[in-house]
Amino acid sequence: MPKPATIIDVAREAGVSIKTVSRVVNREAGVHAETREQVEQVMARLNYRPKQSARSLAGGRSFLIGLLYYDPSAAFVGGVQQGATLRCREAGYHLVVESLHNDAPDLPMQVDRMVSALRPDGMILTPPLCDNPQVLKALRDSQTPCVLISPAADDPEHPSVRMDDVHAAEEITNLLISLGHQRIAIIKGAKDQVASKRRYQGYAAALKAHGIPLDKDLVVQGDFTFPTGVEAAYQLLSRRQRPTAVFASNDEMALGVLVAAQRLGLEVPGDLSIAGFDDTPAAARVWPPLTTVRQPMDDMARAAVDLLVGTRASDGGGQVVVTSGSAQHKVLKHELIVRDSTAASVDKPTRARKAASA
Amino acid sequence: MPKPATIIDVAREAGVSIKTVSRVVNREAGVHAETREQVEQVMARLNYRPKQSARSLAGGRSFLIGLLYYDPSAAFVGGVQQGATLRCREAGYHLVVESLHNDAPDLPMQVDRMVSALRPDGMILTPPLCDNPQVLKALRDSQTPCVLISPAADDPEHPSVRMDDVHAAEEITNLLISLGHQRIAIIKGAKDQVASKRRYQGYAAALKAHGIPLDKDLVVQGDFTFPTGVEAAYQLLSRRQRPTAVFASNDEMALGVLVAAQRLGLEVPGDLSIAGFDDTPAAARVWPPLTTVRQPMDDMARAAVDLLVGTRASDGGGQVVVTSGSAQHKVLKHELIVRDSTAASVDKPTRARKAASA
DNA sequence: CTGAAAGCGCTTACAG
DNA sequence: CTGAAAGCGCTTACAG
Repeated sequence: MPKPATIIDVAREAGVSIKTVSRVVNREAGVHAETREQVEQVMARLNYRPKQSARSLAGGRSFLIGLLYYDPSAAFVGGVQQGATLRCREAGYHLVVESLHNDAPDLPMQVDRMVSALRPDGMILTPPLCDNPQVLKALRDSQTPCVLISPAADDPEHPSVRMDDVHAAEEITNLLISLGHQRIAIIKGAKDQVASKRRYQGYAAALKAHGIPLDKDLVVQGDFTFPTGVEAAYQLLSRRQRPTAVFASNDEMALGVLVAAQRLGLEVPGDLSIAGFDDTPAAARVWPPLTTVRQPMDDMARAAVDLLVGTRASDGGGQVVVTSGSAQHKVLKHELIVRDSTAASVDKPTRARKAASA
Repeated sequence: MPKPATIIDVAREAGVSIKTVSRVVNREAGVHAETREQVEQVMARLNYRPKQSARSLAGGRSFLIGLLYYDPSAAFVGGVQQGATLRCREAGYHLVVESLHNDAPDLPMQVDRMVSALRPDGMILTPPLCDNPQVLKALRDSQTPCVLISPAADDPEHPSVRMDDVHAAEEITNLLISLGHQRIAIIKGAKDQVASKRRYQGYAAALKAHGIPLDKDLVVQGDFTFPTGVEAAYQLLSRRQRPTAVFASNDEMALGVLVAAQRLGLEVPGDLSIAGFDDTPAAARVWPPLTTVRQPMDDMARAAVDLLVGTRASDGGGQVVVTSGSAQHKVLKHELIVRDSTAASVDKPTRARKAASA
């Protein structure tokens, strides 16, 4: 097992200085085409791979991007990570992940340790960490560039990438209305998350646009978890004037509604239409599969990496760029996924059941 | 923004040589208690953080552990990553993740690029990558230590961590038998994965131990995906002699069985008991929630990190260590999760429905 | 277009 | 128990 080739070996073999090899490696302009080719051949022959730690120490760049997340089971983390890791590879970077407790007492220190040790070239923050002042401060102190994914508000200091929650919620409510529903309930998300507010806004806007009065009895508070979805559904479905459709602010809660409806002997979508938000894997694996909104998490993550490494994205994704303060804010397109949990409203729902066939 | 303190700053302030500071940082023995304390105080005051790239370049250790995975949505990847990232932090390491296509033509090169650039101190491989000869070869060529999570077979060369699939499948089948079921079907997992074979073995062993003949009509091939679960269920449930229970080799397929049963108008668990394997998040979010087996993915990942960084695990987890060849093989305990998708067998299932109450 | 020198911030042998 | 020297493998200014 010979030792891996170094830049010196390549330079010697190619008959040039190490500086020239360095220029070829970094694709810098100003190298004779012949020289470049010559060097590249030697690099290939020697199987030369520049060593990150040396590049990092000398050049001040680590070629590392950090991804900070809180709840690993959160639906969007997987998508974000997938998009980020693939884009990093394309750009010659690597993704370092760190699972953090949003309310750990030593959160700032944990962030500082990672940043000071690794000196990543950039950080990607997911909710709720991207809205945590302590985390943001620790990152600012270390002067690490970061991009926020779906932050509560557009921060003038940090670039961000998000989708349009208001619009998406409006679309999904419009869908329900177009199916003839008038009594459409909503289960709101966690109070402290802005996504909850935005989705409620979209719901309210859609009702208003169609002249449907907003009935407070049809608005129930949840917190984005499955159990609150179940509980909220029991509340809603026990009213004398039952809603004919429920828009849950995320899939987790929508699954809870589905379970509650089934336990109460209601047929979905015959007796009740259900819509969610997120398009989690489970949403397509229940019966009936859920109508929901797909957040383009992977595209958002790719855009975040691009913002960090300064690559020009291949666009074409219909991105809207909002500028607030000095930082860039990208808004990516979502997608309405219409499946079988929503159907036309029936005024007097029959309790009859039809055994569906394959 | 002053530049971060270096080892030289600390040495100067503390009135010692940088070598002594280095010794304190690395917790090496042979430093006067007073000297150590003195240095530690200065480090704290200057907020000193050793720079990884410098340590790595000089010392030949990167303090990086790589995690290679294929399908990001696979239930176990999340658990593995969570356990690995937490244990890494405790040990002063960081986790670099890489999503790879198991059948990408340039797989070996992708692995080589990562390893040559980062020189991670170790790699954790998850199925099916841990059984991919090309990946293993690339890693061997680079002399990177690696630990396999749930590999197909105990490799004499690489240490591994896994659970006892045979035993777990046997337990879950025993549970079904103890509930009075005699016609218990199994949906097998993907043909090329050893977990499929092992779970089938456990199923067969349990039947045999109870003198129940193995009925070939009750054995259906699946491939661990949701659609094959649905399809297999339709096959099984359309037989004139329907099974009263189905053991799906993973939750994904069990969810498929549940959907199929519901579409056929069967009540679960009244008409049919269903058991899965994995304890995915969705398993607890459907109605009825699935009886399944929890794989201790996070513990397995922690054990893998320990194997790599040479830390002594706090044991107590009832680990069994098997030695084959020169490498260590750990077998961790699983857990049977009994929920509502399984119930006592009823000979003549009634088609009557009772609307369950809260 | 190309190169010689210095230096990034640590750790590894060696000494004492 | 402690330290002075060399060196890890690159990149950054500077020259030419």
